[in-house]
Amino acid sequence: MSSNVTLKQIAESLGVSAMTVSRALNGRDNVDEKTKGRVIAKAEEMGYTPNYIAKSLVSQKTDTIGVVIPKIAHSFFAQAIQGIEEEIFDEKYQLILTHSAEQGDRERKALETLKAKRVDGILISAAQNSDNYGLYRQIAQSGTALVFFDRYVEGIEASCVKVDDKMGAYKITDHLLNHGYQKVAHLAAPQNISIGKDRLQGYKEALGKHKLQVEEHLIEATDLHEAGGYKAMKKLLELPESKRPKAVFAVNDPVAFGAMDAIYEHGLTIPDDIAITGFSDDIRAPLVKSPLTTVVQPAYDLGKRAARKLISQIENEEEPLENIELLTSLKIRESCGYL
Amino acid sequence: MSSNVTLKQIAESLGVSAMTVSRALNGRDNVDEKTKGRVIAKAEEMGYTPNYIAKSLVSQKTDTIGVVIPKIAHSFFAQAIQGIEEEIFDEKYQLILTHSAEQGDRERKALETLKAKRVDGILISAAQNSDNYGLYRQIAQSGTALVFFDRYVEGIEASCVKVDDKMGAYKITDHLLNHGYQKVAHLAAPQNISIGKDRLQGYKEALGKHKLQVEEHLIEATDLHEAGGYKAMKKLLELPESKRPKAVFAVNDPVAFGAMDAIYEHGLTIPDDIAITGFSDDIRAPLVKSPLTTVVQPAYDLGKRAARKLISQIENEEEPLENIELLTSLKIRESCGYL
DNA sequence: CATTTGAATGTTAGCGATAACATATGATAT
DNA sequence: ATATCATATGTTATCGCTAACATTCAAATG
Repeated sequence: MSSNVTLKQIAESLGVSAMTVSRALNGRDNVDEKTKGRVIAKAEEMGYTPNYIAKSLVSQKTDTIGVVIPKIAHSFFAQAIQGIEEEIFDEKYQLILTHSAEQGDRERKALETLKAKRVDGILISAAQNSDNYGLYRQIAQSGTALVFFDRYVEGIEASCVKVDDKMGAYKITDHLLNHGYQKVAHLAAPQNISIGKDRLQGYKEALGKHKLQVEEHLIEATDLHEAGGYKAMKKLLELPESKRPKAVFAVNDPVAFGAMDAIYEHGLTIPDDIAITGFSDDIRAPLVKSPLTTVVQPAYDLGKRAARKLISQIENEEEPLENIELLTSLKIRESCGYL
Repeated sequence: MSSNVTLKQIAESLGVSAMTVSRALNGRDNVDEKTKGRVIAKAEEMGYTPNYIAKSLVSQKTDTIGVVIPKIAHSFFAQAIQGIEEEIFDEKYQLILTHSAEQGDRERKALETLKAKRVDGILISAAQNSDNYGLYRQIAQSGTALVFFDRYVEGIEASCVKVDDKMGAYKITDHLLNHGYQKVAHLAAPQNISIGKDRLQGYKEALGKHKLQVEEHLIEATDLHEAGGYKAMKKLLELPESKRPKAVFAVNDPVAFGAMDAIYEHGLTIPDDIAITGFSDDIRAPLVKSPLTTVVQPAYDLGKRAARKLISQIENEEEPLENIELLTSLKIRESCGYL
């Protein structure tokens, strides 16, 4: 490694003390204008770049936030990350991005590294099968700012920025029911993450509004990705004709896409044989064979909002904990059937 | 902020020196097994997390790499980032993600911060209108490992990992010409980034193979995104009927999608009135109205490969500079017309 | 039994920067 | 002319950790 230039080297070559150089470069008072000029010129000439590592050790601040994402290549998360990055960039923060691949142990390692790197705050969307509740709590209590984002975990003293999942699920299920479908199934995400629970709850409440019973065989468990949706839908299609749903509310768009594949493979059409809806407005939603009716989740804004909340929490001890819910809206396309 | 536990605190509460604690926790030789046990237990009990900032200051290594991406939410880059993350995770590196938004000045700021944070290496895909050649050179020479990825810049002593852009462009243009189209246009990216230049070159060589003249009015400049493609295609459509191309090779898929919109808006059909092809196999390519024939770019693998090269360069002084080209393949769908 | 040996531990210094305090110098006041 | 003060600069210690050298003490050696 070529040695980087240090304050001390600049100081020596100028015959002043390191402290003077530090003051000059940081624009402090009490430095002679002439000296300041000489220092800045010399620093430029020597190609000086301040060492943030050393700075951080003194200031106990790294101007860095850690982000833990279950799946980077998911269009929702990619957009959210971009929102986060743009928000913090203006505030002079940097982003350490980690990826849990929906796995609890990878998430744990990521969190531990972020702690070790002394990030000022952490933004996390919990992995689907996370069991790191103790760790979340420890971080929240240790003074590292922590904000949940999209998926939260109950009982942790941390803010959360998400959309109104329950209401979104309620609205889209209600929309299906308004079409007159009696048997509406739900492809449900794991119940230990908030979107799994909240969207199921919204689904149930919509059934309630229409005076329909919740039928357990119409609720099929899935993960949050295409393959899971495909498998879950397969199961529903194995039901006897009489019990088979005429409409399906999938917990998110990727799951809906997987389910669509299963439906086509079964020789059925969408929406005529089976209607389907998703959640998130994935970039592919308008493009699939039967364009997907879905709940629009403002991913980019969600990222920005979460980042802003995290920074407020870092910079202001008194910042209150709060749950921020952005509103969703329905995007009616064709997959839900025509009214 | 709650103070984090330090080595010294553990040492004091155990009545040993900080050095002994350090040795015990880092599994060095020359520590009594009993002492080691006590230290580890105590560290656990006190909730110790090593301070990587301090460690880095001593070791002159941060185990962190910086990544500079023009547009995170672009599906190609999102996949590549995921590949990068997965590759470096196993090697105990972390990723600082920055976003240039295709802007030279944001890119410059990002690079300077990464330098200041003393990342061990940088992976960059140059912004479309970057003019930071001097800075690239300075970084490459300063001893920070630097690897270009997807888009490179000539004349910098740095490795590059990309696909065989020229060959990919050649193959897909050739494919169009084999359909019998005489007038094939190209929506070309800026010539200061490699993909702009190389893909244009591949296009020209394919024309040459078919003994066709390069006609400047059939080469329309665009940026790399949907809106640019739309605008560029609009211009081509304004050409008199006799000069208008019957087929278009767009520099990448987003540009192709924009161009498709312009074509439909003009009341024409794809591929019957105008055939079109892209480059990158975006997640939307198979889904659009006339599924897009394109060049498959293995984004995830590209990310992994680039990350691996960067780490080799960080860990091995002798690692040679090289340009690594991954191979592309054609994905024939419908937008190129039927053979 | 004095001495060598080496394992276990301690001490000091330094990574690069800055906070806090100390000092020097010239200007101003009395 | 001497005291006072503000400005510019220097010195020291510290952030948390580790490399390099120093010390201790018990077991092994002759």
